[in-house]
Amino acid sequence: MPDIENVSLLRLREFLPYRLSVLSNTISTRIASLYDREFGLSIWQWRVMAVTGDRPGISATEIGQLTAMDKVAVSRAIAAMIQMGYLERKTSETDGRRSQLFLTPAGRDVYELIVPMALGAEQELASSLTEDEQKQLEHLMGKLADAASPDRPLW
Amino acid sequence: MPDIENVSLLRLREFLPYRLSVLSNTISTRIASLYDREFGLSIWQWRVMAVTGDRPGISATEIGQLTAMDKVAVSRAIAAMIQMGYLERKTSETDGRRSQLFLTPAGRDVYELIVPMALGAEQELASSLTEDEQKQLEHLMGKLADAASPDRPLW
DNA sequence: GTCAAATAGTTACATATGAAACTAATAGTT
DNA sequence: AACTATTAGTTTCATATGTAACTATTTGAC
Repeated sequence: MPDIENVSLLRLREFLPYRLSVLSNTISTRIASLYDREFGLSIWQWRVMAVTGDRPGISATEIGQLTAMDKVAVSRAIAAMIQMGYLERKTSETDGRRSQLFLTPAGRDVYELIVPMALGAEQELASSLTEDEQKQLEHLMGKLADAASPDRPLW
Repeated sequence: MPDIENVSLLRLREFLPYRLSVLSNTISTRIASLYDREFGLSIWQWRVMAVTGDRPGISATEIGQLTAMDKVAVSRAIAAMIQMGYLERKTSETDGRRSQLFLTPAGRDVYELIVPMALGAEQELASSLTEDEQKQLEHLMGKLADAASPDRPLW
């Protein structure tokens, strides 16, 4: 009794999770090379800089929540950036476990340069889409994020 | 002369490359846990299986091209899957450098199980979108992929 | 106040990953 | 045929990353 001939219905290159992953990696890698080349920052360090510039005094845990990084990655990025002279850490007066993070003047300088650069890159990317398409994308990503959210029933 | 107050224009959480990355990672991690839990396959191994099942006799280099993996990752995934008894390698008769890869019967068995599972997961994901939205997504990803393609002028 | 449990963050260890060097085979040039 | 350049794939090494264990501090129950 021969097996039914397997006609593959799965073409990896059309597989949504795969395509999303390739797309996202392409974009991330491209942008990361900017930060790295110009300022020697990794993508994680850039994320830490982005939120710390926006919220001086933020704690490591909060950075993790805002950037979707785990606490080890946050801790390492912070350590490196203190080394580089871009970040400063104080211990919270009301809670000795908590650290409060601030950009140093040098860090602030980089921040002021990097933000327009990041926005420019995003612009460049987004401008390949029409206004309408940008709104669509917004909407679709929201729906997919919901559907994939970890607190939904298992697939 | 005080600095101009910096009103941050960058909200990381609204930053497109960041959002794409988080979304893609969420989905990948979720799916990877399926393959891993059920069959002990990593995401790379699953990709190798997907294309080898579809094109028996494929070479490592071709796998790399079809899966957007670099040759080291392909080599390692293949080695592991041969170990596991899922893959078989022959040396091409016409080119001694080239290997030809085939799923073993055991590998084929897993393939037959994993493909419907993968398609199911994608279904689940895609079904959070309407038909129309799915087409939009298709279209938007294509445009973004073009815009981010590495052989375009640097940002 | 004392002690167990929770929280913030770091360190240690084991594994994953990428770049570059390497091996083996083929192709192309003379 | 001999020699160089190219290609397929593997190995090595240095770095990145995640999990779990750990330290320090605070919170809450008693």
